[in-house]
Amino acid sequence: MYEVYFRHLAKKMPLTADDQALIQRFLSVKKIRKKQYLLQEGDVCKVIAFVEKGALRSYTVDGEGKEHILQFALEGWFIADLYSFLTGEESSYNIEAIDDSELVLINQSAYKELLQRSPCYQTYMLDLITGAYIALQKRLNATVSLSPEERYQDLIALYPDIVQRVPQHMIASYMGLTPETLSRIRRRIAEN
Amino acid sequence: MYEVYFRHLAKKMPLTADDQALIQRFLSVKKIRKKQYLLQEGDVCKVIAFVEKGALRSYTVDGEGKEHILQFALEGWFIADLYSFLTGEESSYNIEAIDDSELVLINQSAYKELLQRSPCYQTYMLDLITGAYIALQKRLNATVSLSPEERYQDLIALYPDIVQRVPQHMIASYMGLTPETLSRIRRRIAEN
DNA sequence: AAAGACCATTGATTCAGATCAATGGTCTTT
DNA sequence: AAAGACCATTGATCTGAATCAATGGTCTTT
Repeated sequence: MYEVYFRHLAKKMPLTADDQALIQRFLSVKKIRKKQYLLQEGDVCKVIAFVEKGALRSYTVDGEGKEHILQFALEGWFIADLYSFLTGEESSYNIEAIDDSELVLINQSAYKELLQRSPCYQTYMLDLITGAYIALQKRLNATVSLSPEERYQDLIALYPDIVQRVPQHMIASYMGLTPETLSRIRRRIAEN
Repeated sequence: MYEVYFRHLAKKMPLTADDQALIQRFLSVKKIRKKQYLLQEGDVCKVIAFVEKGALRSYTVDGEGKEHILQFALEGWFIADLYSFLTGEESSYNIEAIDDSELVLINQSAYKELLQRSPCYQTYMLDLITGAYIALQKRLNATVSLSPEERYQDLIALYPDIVQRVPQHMIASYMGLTPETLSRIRRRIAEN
């Protein structure tokens, strides 16, 4: 159940069997089916989810009822509303399974305690969140300095599996475009 | 020299005099004048800078030679190209002082060693980067789900000092707008 | 104090992407 | 297998922001 998770963790740092045993006691596993919610707007985000298998997305709904996808999470990624998770405030995000998925979860109290108890886990989280922060900065930078064409090509190059496994209108939303516009961009790319 | 820095750090967690003494040995101080660079595109980012006083910005230059501001850092904030800092690769960002500024710096080797040696510092960094990540997510979300008007109003509400102290065309760039468009938005807001 | 550089504002025009609308295709459900 | 829902694509039109251009104001530099 925890294979992908600990492989991921071990890739970032040396991990003793003791470390692993300690950490594992604070985790739990959850299966979630396509279109089910892990978090709904208005609820408090109770867990950080690591994706063992499957795919999820987080999104918000704006004033006009339109969805805006903020993040995809495939195998080896994590997803949560960290703000809500850490403060206990209501979330304004939704997190939903795109496919049937298997998750490794950690809840708020376990997270706080595990950070205290396991230097190893703390190092891992610092690493993980730093990586997520850097990725987000890159994305923001791409958004302002590249054309939609270029951004789509980058997306294909960087995350080919996302483009394979996620419906096109979701990718459009993720990129801040309408489905029509993304369709036309794809045609333009194909023509050249 | 380190007042703001340690006040900031102590706000996030209990900090003993020993902790502080240890941490301080790994830091250094630098003054930088308006329009000077802390980092230039093509160089490796050698330090994480905490702003004691003054203001800095980071930006990229796109294919057409246009600048895109990614971040402002005022007193109490940090700024760096973390990707370049951590990997040692060349940066594609520029970091420049908007005003004469005083910085608290930590370099790569000091950062890595201090993380090993001071659990306190590690906790602080996890906290700091998590906060930065959450802020960036919020910004990304605002970008896709709010109108430029709303985003500008939010900016005024959230960071009034930025709007006071940073020239308007930089705020426009930060928001992904041209100076002309921001000027018109301000007029529309003033008219209502 | 004068000259030059930079900046915010305003107006006119252009353009990229959104919106509106229709169609055929695929996936789901019964 | 048929019906309905959902999706990608294409076309026509609209709209908000970019671009181009000009002006007066302020800050720098000498």
